[in-house]
Order: sequence, then C-alpha cells, then structure tokens
Amino acid sequence: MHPGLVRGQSPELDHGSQHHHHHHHNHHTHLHQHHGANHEPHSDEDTPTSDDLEHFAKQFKQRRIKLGFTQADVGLALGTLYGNVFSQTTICRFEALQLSFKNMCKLKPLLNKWLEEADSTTGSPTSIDKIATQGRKRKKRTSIEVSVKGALESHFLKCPKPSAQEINSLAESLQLEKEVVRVWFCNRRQKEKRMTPPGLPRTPEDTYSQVGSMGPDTPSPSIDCKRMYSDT
DNA sequence: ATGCATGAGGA
DNA sequence: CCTCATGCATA
Repeated sequence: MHPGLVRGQSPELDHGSQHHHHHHHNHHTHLHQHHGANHEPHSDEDTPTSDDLEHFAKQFKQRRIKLGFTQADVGLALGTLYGNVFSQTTICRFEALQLSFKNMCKLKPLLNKWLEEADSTTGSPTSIDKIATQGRKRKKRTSIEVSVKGALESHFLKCPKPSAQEINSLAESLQLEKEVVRVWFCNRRQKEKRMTPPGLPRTPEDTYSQVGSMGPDTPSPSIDCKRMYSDT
C-alpha cells in the first residue's frame, strides 16, 4: 500500500518515499524539489519549498497584525482585490500551515500581493463588501463525544480507509450516522496531508532547554502562553 | 482556532 | 466513493 508518506508533501509526482531518516530535527521532512536547470520548456518560477512557505506564513502573520488587520479582513480584501474571497478560516489555516502543500502554494502569491498592497497603501481606506450567503440548509454540526473520537482515532490507525461496510459497522457500534463516520474519515485523512500534521507542537523553533538550575524534577512547568497581539 | 460539512471533479 | 479546497458554526 502506501509507504510511509506521512508528512513529506510531494506536489509533483509520486515519490518512492523510502527514506526512514528518523533523524531530522523537531520538524517534518522537508520535501525536495530540485529542478535542475533543464526540465520544463517554460521558465521555472514558482514551487516554493516548504521552508519558504513556513517562513512566508510567519512573516505574513506578523506583518498582517502590525498593519492592524484581522484574518477576516484579509480574506475579504482578497475578494475585492482579485475576486477571490476567502474566509477567516482559510487565512487562519494558511498562517498555521494547516493546508496542503499545493494549497499553500496557490494562496501564497495572493497573500503576498495583498501584503504589498497593504503596507504600500499606508493609511488608505479599506472598502469592504459583503457577499451573499448561500441559500441551502446546512446540516447542524454533529458533536462527537471525546470517547467516541478516541475510538474513531484507533480505527483510523488500523485502517485509514475503511470500506463502506466497515463504516457501517463502526457507525452502528458507535451509534453514529454512517455519513458522519464516513466524513470523519475523510477529514481525518485530509489532516494527515496538511503541512503541519496533527500532533506537532506549536512553533517548535528550537528546543527550549532551560536547564542549568533545573534538576530532573521539573515540577512546575510554567506553561503560560502569552499572546502579544490578538485579532480573534 | 478547529470540528464537521459541502460540493466539484475524478476514476 | 474518494480527494481536495474551502467555510459555517462553534469551542
């Protein structure tokens, strides 16, 4: 089946991912897209590396905040600027690298353009518009209990792609709609394909080892996350 | 910030 | 049915 393609995103083609380099630092395997110098007839341009995207996302967020814009503002601005409106969700996920590699590459140019516009237009008015909402009744979000989520997670580890019948069984034993279970697996699979797979600590950066006066005890891990800015 | 959902496109 | 891009609604 699928080899260990857990966190290496390959946008181009399939890669015989056989590298068990479990030696990389706290970060995921950086993909490798080195187009020599002779490959495509058209001048090569895009295809940033995951490091590029990572850096850009960080820079973007910081600049955005400095300029005093919310994620929603940006999404809307992109709409009035290019016609592609995006939600707060998407901007958020971009900044958090929670999109697929391909998706990140697609959005980067847009956001980059907005950035240029935003800080070059220092002090200009920002006209915003509203878009019409769809006229379809969306199903109420079903809340899955934590214990049930755990069960689903377990099954996912065993079989990420259960057959329709397996889904049926699961749905029964968990007392959930079959459709809910199916969608859950779809969403779970998508998570695995994000740039920042689930489980990674936030902003790993470097190993903060405040050793020196701390013995093997480390009784009080003063874990207080301070947001210097907020744009909720 | 994230969970569950929709819908388009593909085999 | 799946993947993939995307977002409403909610925690």
